Amino acid sequence: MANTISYEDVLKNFKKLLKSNNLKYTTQRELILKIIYDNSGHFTPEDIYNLIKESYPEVKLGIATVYRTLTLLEDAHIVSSISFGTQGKKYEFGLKEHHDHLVCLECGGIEEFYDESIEKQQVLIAKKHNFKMTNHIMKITGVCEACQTKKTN
Amino acid sequence: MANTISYEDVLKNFKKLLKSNNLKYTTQRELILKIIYDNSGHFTPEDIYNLIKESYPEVKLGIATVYRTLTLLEDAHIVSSISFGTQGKKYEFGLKEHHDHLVCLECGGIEEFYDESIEKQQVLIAKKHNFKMTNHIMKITGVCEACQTKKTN
DNA sequence: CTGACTGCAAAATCTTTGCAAAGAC
DNA sequence: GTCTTTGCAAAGATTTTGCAGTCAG
Repeated sequence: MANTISYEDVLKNFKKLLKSNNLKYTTQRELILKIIYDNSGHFTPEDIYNLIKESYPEVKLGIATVYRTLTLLEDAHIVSSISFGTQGKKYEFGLKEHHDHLVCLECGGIEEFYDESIEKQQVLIAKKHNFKMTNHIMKITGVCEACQTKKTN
Repeated sequence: MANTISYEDVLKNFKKLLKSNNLKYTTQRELILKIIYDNSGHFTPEDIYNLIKESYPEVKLGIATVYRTLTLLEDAHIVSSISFGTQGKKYEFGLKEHHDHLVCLECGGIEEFYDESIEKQQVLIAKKHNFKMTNHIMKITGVCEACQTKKTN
């Protein structure tokens, strides 16, 4: 699903956010945001850590900083996460069109989809239960097309 | 949501399952199943451990056995789990009508709901993506009615 | 009896925290 | 300069595993 906002704008907003909260703009924070923006996929904290180590070996970075920054970015709704039971979470860039996920049990891959009628129905359900909805996730698990093909060969 | 199967039948199936897999029928396994069946709610492994310790103090039980048994029961689709990111999973009896969850961020409570049109739509989405669906979850997070009332007081 | 099961404690994961040194403004 | 941020290593939290004794069939 395409990003609906340019990196320049994301960065501008991020800097503004930092400033207004009396936080500093650091190389580590920029790189973590950039990696997530550029690679439009779903990453574990460790993935992000490794990607940065690989692409920017000259930058000092600890895994703790990745966790701290992801929390920061998630609180600001710049990234969002999807959890996998005991096996941790994956993060993706959050400022794109809302969507849900198809998660493949074989390869761990994630596809995205958006369905208008489901979105509408969720609002109705929350209303019916007098529930003040702040978020909702839908995850369909199964086997993706590629892995089905692989198996029959 | 009501259980659609009696405990006798559940137990009978469970024993059959154990036998056919060359597994033993033990007090611990029975109690874990029973606690989940009787208390129609959503429990962490620790909840279950504590409930049994409390109700059956004479039975020896280690937390590891709870985890092992829950895995066994989940593989057999007798219980199902819902995950909470870093904070682990909760388990519920699985052999009842399919349903989804409303999760309260304030009190951690869980309400259940079932919506026909969402179920149908999920099947269509999977088909559209050539995805072989084995399971699907929908979780609406927000604030439940009780907690909203509490706040305004 | 025999092999599966259990509790215990140790290990394994994943994530968070304390702290002294480094860096942003 | 001041105050936040960082990396490191240690601590937490949750779940899994190894093992010797115990128990079901």
